[in-house]
Amino acid sequence: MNLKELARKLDLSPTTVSRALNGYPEVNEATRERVAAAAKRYNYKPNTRAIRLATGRAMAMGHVIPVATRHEIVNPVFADFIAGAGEVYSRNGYDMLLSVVPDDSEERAYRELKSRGTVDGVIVHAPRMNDPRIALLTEMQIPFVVHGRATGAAHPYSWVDVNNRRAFQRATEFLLDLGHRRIGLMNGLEFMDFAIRRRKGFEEALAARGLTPDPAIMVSEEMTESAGYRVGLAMLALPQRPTAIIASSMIMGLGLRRAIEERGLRMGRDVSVIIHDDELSYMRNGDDLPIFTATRSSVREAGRQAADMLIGLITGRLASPCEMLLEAELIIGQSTGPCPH
Amino acid sequence: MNLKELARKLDLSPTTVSRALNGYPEVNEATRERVAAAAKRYNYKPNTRAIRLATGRAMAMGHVIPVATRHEIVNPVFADFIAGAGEVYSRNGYDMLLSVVPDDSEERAYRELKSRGTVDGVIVHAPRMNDPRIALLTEMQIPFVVHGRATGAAHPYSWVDVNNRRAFQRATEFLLDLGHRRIGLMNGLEFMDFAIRRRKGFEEALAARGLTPDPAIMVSEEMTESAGYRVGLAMLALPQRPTAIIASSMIMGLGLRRAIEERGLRMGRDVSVIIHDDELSYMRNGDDLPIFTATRSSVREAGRQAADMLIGLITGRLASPCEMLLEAELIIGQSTGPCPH
DNA sequence: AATCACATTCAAACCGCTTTGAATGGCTTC
DNA sequence: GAAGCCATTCAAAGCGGTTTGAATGTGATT
Repeated sequence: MNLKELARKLDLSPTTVSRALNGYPEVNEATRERVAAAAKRYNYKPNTRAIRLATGRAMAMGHVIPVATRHEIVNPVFADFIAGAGEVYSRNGYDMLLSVVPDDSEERAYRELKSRGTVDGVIVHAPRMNDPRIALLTEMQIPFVVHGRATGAAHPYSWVDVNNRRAFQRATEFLLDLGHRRIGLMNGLEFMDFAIRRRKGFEEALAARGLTPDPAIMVSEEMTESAGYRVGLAMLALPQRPTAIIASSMIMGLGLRRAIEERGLRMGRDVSVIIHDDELSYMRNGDDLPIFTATRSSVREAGRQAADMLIGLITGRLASPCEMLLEAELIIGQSTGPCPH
Repeated sequence: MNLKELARKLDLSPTTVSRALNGYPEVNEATRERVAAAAKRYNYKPNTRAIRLATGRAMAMGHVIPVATRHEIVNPVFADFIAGAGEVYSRNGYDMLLSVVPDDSEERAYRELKSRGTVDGVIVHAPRMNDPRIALLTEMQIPFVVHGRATGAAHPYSWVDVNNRRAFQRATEFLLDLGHRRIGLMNGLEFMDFAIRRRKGFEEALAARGLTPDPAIMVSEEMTESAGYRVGLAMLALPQRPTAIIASSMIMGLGLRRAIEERGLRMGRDVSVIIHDDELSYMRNGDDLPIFTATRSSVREAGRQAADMLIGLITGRLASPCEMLLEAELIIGQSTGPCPH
């Protein structure tokens, strides 16, 4: 069932039927209702391909996922972010297009999306410092929103980010208030923008109390269970071991907890731990009450916001450099306690 | 730059240019080269929207992700599967379309994909027993491939799956060979098809040695760290505790390990553990040598195979009920050892 | 020299929708 | 009663490709 057929059944021109369905004002209300009824009855759904060609809009948003040829790492927060963004796209009639490309041909992927007109806009994932994609997309005039920020970008750009600095600052302050003075930082790899900001927040909180961070207990590593374990063991083996540690992810925290327990210590009593919790759906921080004290911020919600912003930019509802800073919540769990004397 | 323009520059008709670029035989070789050169020079990329309308093919594959309104669970293997499938799509000129929908309107989502013609085929994720989607898609005549199988499906259908039964059978045999007799099973929720098969493999291996499975040490739970921990603790607290446990996922295994260590036992010596390892990129089973003995099978590879199969079905390279059973590898790690006397 | 087969090329229709610009007809207004 | 206005409706021209069926030119065949 297509427009022409439907029009014939209704004894109307395709023009009028199209307008009736798209809410144009110059259609008689009675006619509009007749059309709507027929459309429902014959289960008419306008062909997406035709709409796209006619309007010149793709009604789709792109997410380019670079797959490192070496590391093969798929960002673990990715699935949840996508789920959030996808919800919003669906609600607004947009499709979500994923483009998985080797990371050395990311630029080509964007150029193709543009020249073939497959998408109306894109979301940039996992920005790094001085991320080249921002200049590229700006120059190509593809509307885009960055999930996170890219320190050192020359052009203004739109983004949705968690206040990582503030989150880690608060976490650190919380530990300081509990009396901790030797606090360790188990950060993600510091070419990622968010890791840099977290470190900054951590250092600022210490500095505000006149403390200087000790490089021996500040580590930047891949955010895996085994790295958490390894680094945890190392920190706890120091002559002056930290009484509290902040870890950059739930999964790192699990490794850290293992290290703590293996050394015969108890988390929350002997060593306090705060993690950052992205609220990944397959990795919950406890079912009812949280296992870890955490700075919590939903990646899925960030996905929703980013998608909404992108749609806003494209439809003109929002003006171009559009920024949204989400604050993380500090959740008190069982992994923190006062500094043991 | 579009076809008409390019044709004008070449002093050819759009017909010939189109054919030259699409490799039709009735084009003079010299002309073809001239066209190819011009296309490259002017960076001509045919407009996807136009191709789609003209050919009636969407050149896109759909993945419908139901988002449970209550549980909000995004399948953790999803990201890696997608990465694998996406690679293959890209290589073959297909787009990957993700549709995130509330799980009560999944059927509607499929119907829309069909009637709007947005995709040429779909991949069905996480099949359950008697999964209704198989009948639905068959009836709707949408080409599809299931990742996994759905016991009890009335129609034949195409699928790519890991031999879960065989994997768990082998894992169980391996433990039996090590002398274990009380073996626990920490399974996923048994409305998922793969969980049912795993249980079957486990029971068959026991039965083959004349052992009857003890329901007290066979648990079906969500595959989370905390479930692994909780169930682990419970099993180990039994008067006749198991000397070995098979866990359905890496993440469950982490929880189990924690339980073991918390009870002052050592994994691999006091309690042997085998997990199933999907080789998720953000959750590796050890960097160099594996932490857990595991039945290993790459979800990403399954994604590649499924995508390739779907393309094959659509292009006619493959005939319809097409099946592919991937065997899991048994990886020996440090988590298993002989049964303590 | 006429006929034919073959290799190339092209004009035009088509895919299914949107959108422009014109047409229709009823109702006011002068 | 003519002119003007407004509310509706429509025919036709896109959008940018693919594809059908016809046209053209060439050399071989008779």
